[in-house]
Amino acid sequence: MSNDLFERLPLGRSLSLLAKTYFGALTKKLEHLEVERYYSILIFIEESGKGCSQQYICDHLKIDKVSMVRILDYLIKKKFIKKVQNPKDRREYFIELTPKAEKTMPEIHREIKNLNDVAFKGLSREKQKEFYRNMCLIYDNVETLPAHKIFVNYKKANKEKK
Amino acid sequence: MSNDLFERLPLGRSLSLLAKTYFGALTKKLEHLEVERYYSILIFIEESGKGCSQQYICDHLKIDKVSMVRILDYLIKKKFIKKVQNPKDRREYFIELTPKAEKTMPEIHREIKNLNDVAFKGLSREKQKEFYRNMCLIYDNVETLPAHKIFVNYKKANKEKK
DNA sequence: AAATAATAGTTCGCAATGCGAACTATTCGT
DNA sequence: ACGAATAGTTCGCATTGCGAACTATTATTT
Repeated sequence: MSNDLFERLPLGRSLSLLAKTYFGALTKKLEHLEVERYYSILIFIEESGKGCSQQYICDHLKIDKVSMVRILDYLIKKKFIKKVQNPKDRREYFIELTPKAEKTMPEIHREIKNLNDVAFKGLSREKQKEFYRNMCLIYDNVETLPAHKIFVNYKKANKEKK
Repeated sequence: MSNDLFERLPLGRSLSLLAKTYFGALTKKLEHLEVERYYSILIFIEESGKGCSQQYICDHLKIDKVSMVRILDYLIKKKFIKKVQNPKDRREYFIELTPKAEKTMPEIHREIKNLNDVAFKGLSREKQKEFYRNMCLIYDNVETLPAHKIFVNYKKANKEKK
């Protein structure tokens, strides 16, 4: 990939190209698992502990709640997660990993680590940290843009005349 | 955004979160234009000169050719591009910007620059360059994974039993 | 206390994307 | 000359995002 192209495109497209390539490789590495996607959601649930509502996942991973329902339905069908109603607020459901998922998580973490080792080859541990810090910085810079409700118009439906 | 979350998720998800946020902000900034997306494709066409076939765009931006047909139909409908059959190989169509698009490109570049200035706030010009170089490095590292045909299984259709 | 707001989650419908597959037109390879 | 390969199109289906309408529950207002 020419460095040039990445700099010429809008940053979002370059990041998206990179994300897509990584995601493709990870999906390939983990295709032997029963669950073939949503690893990031499983990881998020795993690391959030027990008090993790659907809305909480949506907010942090920027996934809309309708998609979340569908994704969780899929993961429930695969018996990787379960919903537990919060007795303190019965509108909420806490999402938890099942023992079956718990048993699979190490394999997921292992393959992610393997892939990251390949991805970051040529970068020192310190440079990797810096890369993450910079992603985070850019994220915060863009997300806190004052007057832009950035998700409202993301992929908005085209309701114009044909 | 806690740096922590970015490091805990698969890299692809972190990059995707960032891309999504950036894309949302850019779309908002440019929503007054007649064309409300595909800026990266317009830029790619612009910078590729005249000899730019559909397949060429697909290869470089990793967009499948079916989607490309739909996208170009949209851009043609908006009178932003035109197709010119290659007389040397009549299977091919060269994609070119129309004068109408040419007139719009400066505005697109301006807003991208404005957004990038915000996004990279806190990073020196040299650090920005380094960030791009690292994206490129990671891309090359992941893309050249020997045995993984990474796009084949990307978002593959779920053909399992319900 | 009753009425109203707000919140968590679900369901429906539509638009956009990715991709497998089948297709046409054209060019390449032997 | 014939079969393989390539550029592009069309069809069909799965996934995602999101607006909208809905239920159930909780919080706030009056």
